[in-house]
Formats: sequence, C-alpha cells, structure tokens
Amino acid sequence: MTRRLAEVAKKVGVSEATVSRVLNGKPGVSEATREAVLTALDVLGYERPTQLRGDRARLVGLVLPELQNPIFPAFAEVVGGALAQQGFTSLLCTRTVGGVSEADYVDLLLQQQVSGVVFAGGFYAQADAPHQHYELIQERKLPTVLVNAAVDHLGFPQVSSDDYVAAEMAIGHLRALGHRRIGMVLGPRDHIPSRRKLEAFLAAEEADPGLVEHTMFSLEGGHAAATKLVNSGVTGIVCASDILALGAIRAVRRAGLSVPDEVSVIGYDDSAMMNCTDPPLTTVRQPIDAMGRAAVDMLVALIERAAVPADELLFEPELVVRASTARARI
Amino acid sequence: MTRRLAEVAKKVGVSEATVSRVLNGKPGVSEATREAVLTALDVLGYERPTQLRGDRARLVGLVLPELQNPIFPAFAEVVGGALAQQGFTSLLCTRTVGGVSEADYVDLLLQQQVSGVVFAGGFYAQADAPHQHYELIQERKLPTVLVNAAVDHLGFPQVSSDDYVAAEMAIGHLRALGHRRIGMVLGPRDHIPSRRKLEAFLAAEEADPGLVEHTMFSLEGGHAAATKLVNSGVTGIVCASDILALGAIRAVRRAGLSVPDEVSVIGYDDSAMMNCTDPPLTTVRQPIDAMGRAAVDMLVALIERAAVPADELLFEPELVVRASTARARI
DNA sequence: CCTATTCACGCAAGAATTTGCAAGCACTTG
DNA sequence: CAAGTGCTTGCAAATTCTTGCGTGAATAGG
Repeated sequence: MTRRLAEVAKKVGVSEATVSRVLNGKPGVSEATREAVLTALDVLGYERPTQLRGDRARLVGLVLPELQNPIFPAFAEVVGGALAQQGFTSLLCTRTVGGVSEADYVDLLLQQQVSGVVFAGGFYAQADAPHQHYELIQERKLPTVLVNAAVDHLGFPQVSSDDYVAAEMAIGHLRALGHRRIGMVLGPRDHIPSRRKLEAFLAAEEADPGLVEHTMFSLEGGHAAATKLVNSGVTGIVCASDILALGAIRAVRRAGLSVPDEVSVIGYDDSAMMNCTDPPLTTVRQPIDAMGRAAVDMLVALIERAAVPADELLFEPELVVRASTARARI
Repeated sequence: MTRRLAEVAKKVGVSEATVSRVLNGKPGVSEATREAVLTALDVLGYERPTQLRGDRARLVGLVLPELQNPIFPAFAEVVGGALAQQGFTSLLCTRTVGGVSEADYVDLLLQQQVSGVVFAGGFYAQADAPHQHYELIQERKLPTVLVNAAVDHLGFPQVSSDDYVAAEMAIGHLRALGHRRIGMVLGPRDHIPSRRKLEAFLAAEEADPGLVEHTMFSLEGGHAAATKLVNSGVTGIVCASDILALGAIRAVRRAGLSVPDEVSVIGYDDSAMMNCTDPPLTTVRQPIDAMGRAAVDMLVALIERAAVPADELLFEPELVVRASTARARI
C-alpha cells in the first residue's frame, strides 16, 4: 500500500529516483533538493531501509591521547577488533599537536550519532575545561566507558589496571633485588594513574619523596627526569611507561653507568617490542587485551540498555622480568 | 522558480553572467555591482550549488592497514597534525581482525560526507574486490591521495617513498661491507612496495632470486622467513619493514649466530625506538614527516579544487646506519 | 567636439550538473 | 514460477552555471 519512496517523492515534488539518490548519499543531487528530501523524510517518519541511515549508529568513538606510545595503537587494535566482532565500527580520535581537542572530538562524535564512546588514557583531572564535555555526554546519556582514566562523580563505568598494585610490584621487585635507593619517573602531576602510582611509592618502606620526578610522556621526558634521579644516586628507577623507561636507560648510559649492572630500570605497559630493546625491558604488563574486551563488553551492554555497575573494574597487572633489572651492588 | 542564479540576477537587475563572475571572484565587475550582488546573495541566502562537502564537516578519513607497525601510528600523527593545522579533523580507520574492510570504511566515510580520504600503505593490487570502492570514490569525485599505495589507471595523486632506491641503498650498503650472499624478506607478493623492492633486488649484481622470501608483516613472519634464508647461508638480510627485521634478528640468534658479526640485518621505515633495540637497527628511513605533509597539501589542494598533478610524488629515503650491519666475515 | 581606450556588462554558446523516465534488479507473494 | 512491489540506475533531457566576445558607455586626449 505504501509506496514509501513514491510518497516522499510526491510530497517533495521530485521523482522517486531523486529520493533514492538522497537516501543512498549518491551524487547528482543538489544541496537544496537533498535538504528538502531529508526534511520530508523526517516529517513522514520514513523508516530508512535497514542497511542505511538509521543504522549508521553502529559507530563507536575511541578517544586516545596520542599514538607515540605503542600501547595506545595496541589498545586501539584490541578495542577495534572486539567492537568489530559485535558489529560496531570504531572511529579513532587522537589529540594532535595544535589540533583537535577532546571536546572537539566529543562534539564531532555526538554529531555523527555514535552509539558510544571509549575514552582511554591520559585524563587530566585538574584541568578545568575537560569537565564540560563529559557533562554534555552525560546529558545525552551517551554510553561511555573510561579506561585508565578516572573521572569521579560522573558515574561512567571505568576499566583500569591497578596502578597501585603495579607500582608495588615494581618497587617490590627492586627491593627484593636489594635496591634501597629507588626513584620514580611519573607523568604529569594531574595524571590520575601517575598519582596512584605515587601513592604506592610513598607507602613503600624507605620511600624518599625527593626521588619522584614528574615529566611528559616521552623518551626525552624520561631521559631528563632519570638524569636527575641518577645524580641523586638511585640504583633503581620505576617508570610510568615503557617509553619513559627507554629514556631513563639512555640517561643512565649517558651518565656513564650501565643498565642493569649499576642502575636497574622498570617500565610500565609492556608495549610491543620491549623484548627487543637493549637490554630487554623489565616491565609491568597491563592486560590490555582483557581490559579492551571488558571495556567493549560494558559499552555494548550500556548501548543495549543493560544495567552496568558504575564502579571501577580493576585489572591486575603482571610483572614481566627481563634484563633491565639486576641485583643491586652494594 | 529555482533559477537560483537567475533569481539573484533579477533582484539586483544584472545578468546571470555578472552574478556568476562575482561568485567566482572573476574580474570584470565594478566594485559597486559586486557589492550589490553580494548583498543580494546574502539576503536571498544563496547557496553555492557545487558540492560543499568541504564546509559541512571538514572531515578527512585516514585509512591504514594496521597499527602494529609503529610506522603507521607515527604517520597518522603526522597527517592528523598537518590536517588539524588546516582546520580539518581526521578520522582514523584501521582494518581490524575479522572486522571492517576497506570497502566498508569507504562506505562509512562517504556517508559521513568526508571532504577527502588518505589511503596509506598496504594495497593489494591483485585482489579483485578492492577496485570497486576506488571506483566509487572516483565516481563521487572525492578528493583522495594515496600514500605508498599505487593503484594505477585511476588517476589519484600518489605520494610514495622510493622503494626501488631504498632497496638499492640497503643492498649497496651490504655489498660495500663485503656481503655477497644477500637475502631479502618481503611482504606479500601482491604488496606493491615489496614488488618494487624486489625489482631492485633482482637488478643488483649477483642477485639470487632463490634468496627472496615473502611473508606477512609481523615479527613472526620475519622470523620464519629469515630462518629459511639463514639456512641458505646468507650473510646479509634486507627486510621490508623494521618489524620484519626484528623478527629476522631473532631468527638469526635462534640459529646460534650473532647480529651483526655473522649476519647483518637491515630494516625499512625507521620507526620509533629502532635505536633502542638490540642491536640498534640499521634501516632505511622513510621521510614520513615530509610525505605526510605533502599528502595533506595535495589533499587540501584537491579539496579546494586546485589542479594537482596526478602522477606519483617520490620521496627519497635515507640510509640510517646503526649497529645491525657489519663487515662480512669471509 | 571628435576619436581612442578602457572597462563593465550582457548575449549566447558551451560546460556542468540535476532530474525524470523507464528499464532493471531484488525480494515477496499468490 | 509468474506477477507484483519497492528501490536502484543508465541515459538523455532540462536546468543551471561559466566564459569568450562584442557592445556601449565613460573617460581621456587631441
């Protein structure tokens, strides 16, 4: 009875062909006409054929702070793969130098009618601006999962690796090897995972708050921070990422010392290729596979309006001992 | 009634030609007339009939084959940054296991009305399916730039690093070090950059076609391929990516030999952290920074309807000598 | 006052885009 | 399996925009 397409065509005063072209985003339709058809479509409450427009919503945004640290691309692959299996397509959004801010991406994603968003890594709790767009998300009830990126008071489900335990493991390993003067290289002061690691550090025996350095997450940052620590006479350095650790190793060597004979270095993440470095890096592995899948499971549950616990899902990290740590010389 | 241009012309009391000239900033219109037309344009809310995809979202799709090889995230950062500077937002699309195909992404991007697309790496010329969606893009006249990914006959501008020269450099370096029995580890047979490297290999003196291995782009692939080559008694291995090279190094060691003392290994890309590996990897660097920016420049030019040479822009790679290559023992 | 030069502008040819027709395709129904 | 319904698509006509060229007006110079 309902010549659906024909009906719309008549209402707008164009041919079915044109409506069809608009529906499929085909070229050869003027903007004015396209607009008119789209409006009529909405007015008549046209149900778009399954595959198209209505379904465009099976998109999920994945927001990452950077791609330099290989842990983020790796995480993106895990999440992308898991989403693909559930029939979602992921859109990767990365902050770029002088480029798009997180807030811009949120706008974009909202505009693209995504079904949900996964935020991973690097939230800076202190900054004021960020809060605004989370509230926007909350307002729209857009399913959202946070990974390693706590934002309290907003009730988003969170998936994190247990930074406190991770730091404990690293410090414990060094202490077991006889190290007593242990330093720590962390990310920026307002980086939540770094804060949590700091807590664990300060809670450890013989911890010296003077041996904590905050820096940017880059090789050079690690280098600079570790140089100070080496000058303070540490024999072991715990880093908040593998990249920082590689920078630290370089710093130690630049100071004329050897890793691990004179100074031990521990990383964090266990990104790819850390077993190919010189020396192979001892590090604390984040179970990104499990975390990614958990995040996707929660997100999908949210999207399907299932109840999801709003608290934080903590994943246990794992110490991977390679060759950048050794018994302390007295 | 919708003689849009005519309507404006009538309102101002000039000919369509004049309005057209104003619209296109052509000379031959007096300042007063221009002003009048501009005003009328504003009043009537005239919209350019041309495809204004560009203004809509200023989105650009960046399609990558994977993220495991750090060169791709690095490239994504370059392109993303360059686009951001020009006021575009980039959407990163990656093929994932059992997930979204390139064709699906093209559909998605078309649907999102992107202003343009950059395809990088990993085109498989042989496969039949791929052609279809390039044609779709061509049909829609969507600005597109290909990076390291030749597709002939379609007239997309291309930016590539010169694989032939890169392979020549690598082989030349090994030969200069006295190596005579040189093997090559390449990607899949239908991977264009690998083919080009193969050509250079076969053109070299004393080249032995039996010492070429095709494999997947993964550490394990490199390992497997290099194992065969080592068994064939090569003293030097040229790899088509740094990841393959790391796999090759592992294979050499597994065979009880040392790198570089007994077997030299050369990578390709110069991804991040290749100076932290054991041994630091000798490799041929792709100038991804320059390439990324060139690709973006061309894309933006295309989006703004400027003329762009349809031929391939070849970038010269650069040999980075570190410690995975050494003089051949006799 | 007349002629030369310049410039804006319209005419109309031509290029490009939009649109409808009708054939064709996929899918359902009798 | 034919007939029908609803959507897609090749093609040609129609519409809309661009551009070369010529006209006429305005200005300047003689």
